[in-house]
Amino acid sequence: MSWKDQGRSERGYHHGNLKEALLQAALDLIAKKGAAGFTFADAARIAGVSPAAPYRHFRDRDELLSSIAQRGFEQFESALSQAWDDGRPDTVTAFERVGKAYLAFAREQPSFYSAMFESGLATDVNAGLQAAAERAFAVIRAAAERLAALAPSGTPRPPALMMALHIWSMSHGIASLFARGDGARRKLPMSAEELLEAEVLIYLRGLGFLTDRRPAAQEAEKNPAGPPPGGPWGRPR
Amino acid sequence: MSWKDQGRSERGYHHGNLKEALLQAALDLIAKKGAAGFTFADAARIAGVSPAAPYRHFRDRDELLSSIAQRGFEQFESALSQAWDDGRPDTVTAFERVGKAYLAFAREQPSFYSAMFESGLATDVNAGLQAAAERAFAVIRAAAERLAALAPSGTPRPPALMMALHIWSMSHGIASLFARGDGARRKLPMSAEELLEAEVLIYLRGLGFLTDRRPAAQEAEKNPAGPPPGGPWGRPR
DNA sequence: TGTACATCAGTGAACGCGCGTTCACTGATGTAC
DNA sequence: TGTACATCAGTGAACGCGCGTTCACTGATGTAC
Repeated sequence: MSWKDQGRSERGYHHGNLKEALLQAALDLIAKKGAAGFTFADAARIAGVSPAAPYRHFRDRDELLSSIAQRGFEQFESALSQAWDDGRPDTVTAFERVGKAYLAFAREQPSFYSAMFESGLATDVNAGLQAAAERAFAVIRAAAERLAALAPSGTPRPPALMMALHIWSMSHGIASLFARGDGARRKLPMSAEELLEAEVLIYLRGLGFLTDRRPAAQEAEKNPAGPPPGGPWGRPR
Repeated sequence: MSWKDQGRSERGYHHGNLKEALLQAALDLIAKKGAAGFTFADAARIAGVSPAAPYRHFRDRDELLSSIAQRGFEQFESALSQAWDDGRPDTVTAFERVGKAYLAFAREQPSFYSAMFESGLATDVNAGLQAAAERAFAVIRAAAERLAALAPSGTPRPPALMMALHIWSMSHGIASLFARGDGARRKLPMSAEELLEAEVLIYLRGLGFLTDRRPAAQEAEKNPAGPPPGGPWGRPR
């Protein structure tokens, strides 16, 4: 670095990785001020470039925001399918893991979560964004299909799409009410994760997949795991 | 009206009801542009007063916004308790009505709902706001208490607070994903109301309050209502 | 019933600010020959 | 290997805009006597 670099520290005329830097800056800003509070000019400032530079990479502020939402859905999809792990070791256990992964994502990536669900972006504007959102939901849906297939004989098989929508809304409800990174939410007698786990277990029992205090579905898959102590809500911490 | 009133139509120097007019204007703006998009100046413009006038009634933009949120919670509380109707004619029926009222509020008062749940207001800043929110939640909680008391003998009684949180998160999840006024959401194979109703019924059955295809809790209250046709999700439209 | 005066709820002009966006430009990089 | 040139990714100054907020002010209203 020579004396010429005074204003522009640590880099030359070209940034080299501005697009990524802007996305990262926007994430930081969203974390700090919310999806509505982030500005194009601020992102440029943080990235250390002039306010005109971002226009080389994004048509406008909205395009940057929907890029973030799309990446968010991609990472979300990845986190959920990793948690699902194709239903191993058994469907119910894997399903519970997906729920935890959902909350973990909302908590650990609040900026992505905001951009995805609270930024007011019209999903149908951007085909890539919509497709990414669809793929993420498809993970939940696929898991629900596998669960639905476990319905005890004699019981009507519930529609997997409905189950997927139920699970999604439970997760989203708990995430947005109780598991946000910003913390300034209601205090709970239990963690958001425990709350969701209990809710899902009660729901699954309501579908007949878990007989009283014993995971019937797991048995159907020959899994020797014992019953949870005290039912879904009685779990000692 | 004389020739002097040209600029200021239909009213004299004093507005007479500016505070209410500003609140209404803000609601319209939030409906149109979202909670983040509404501006103090715009509200003044719609109310037909100068941009300085609102400061006679609200310290700043945030105070107006939290006034709206507070009123929203008050109306919400009122709608929910009216739906609950002290558990008449029986607890489960009344409980279902509360769920419908929740969605109806989110759908019919999207501006209030935004201000209440999506504006990023710190609830603990304003004591009145926090208290109003608390009173609204108390309705759900009271209903959950009554439900919990119906637990079949021999079954462990579930904690009412947990049930209330579950019901709230189901309702909020469905409301914010599927039942928003802005419409630009995912298409569903059923209405948000049906989706929530099915979810709650499955959940209650999971708690043992509804025996298979028959509302046990209602029977415990000597209600002669028959079983819903086809289980919670099989309902013909 | 009338008058003086305090109080209240508006006005309108002005401010400083930061935003999004545009423009002609320029330094750096890559490539054809 | 060197040179000419096209392309790319940035600069920095400027614009018009609308915002939140302040200020001295003024018209209307209410009240004491």
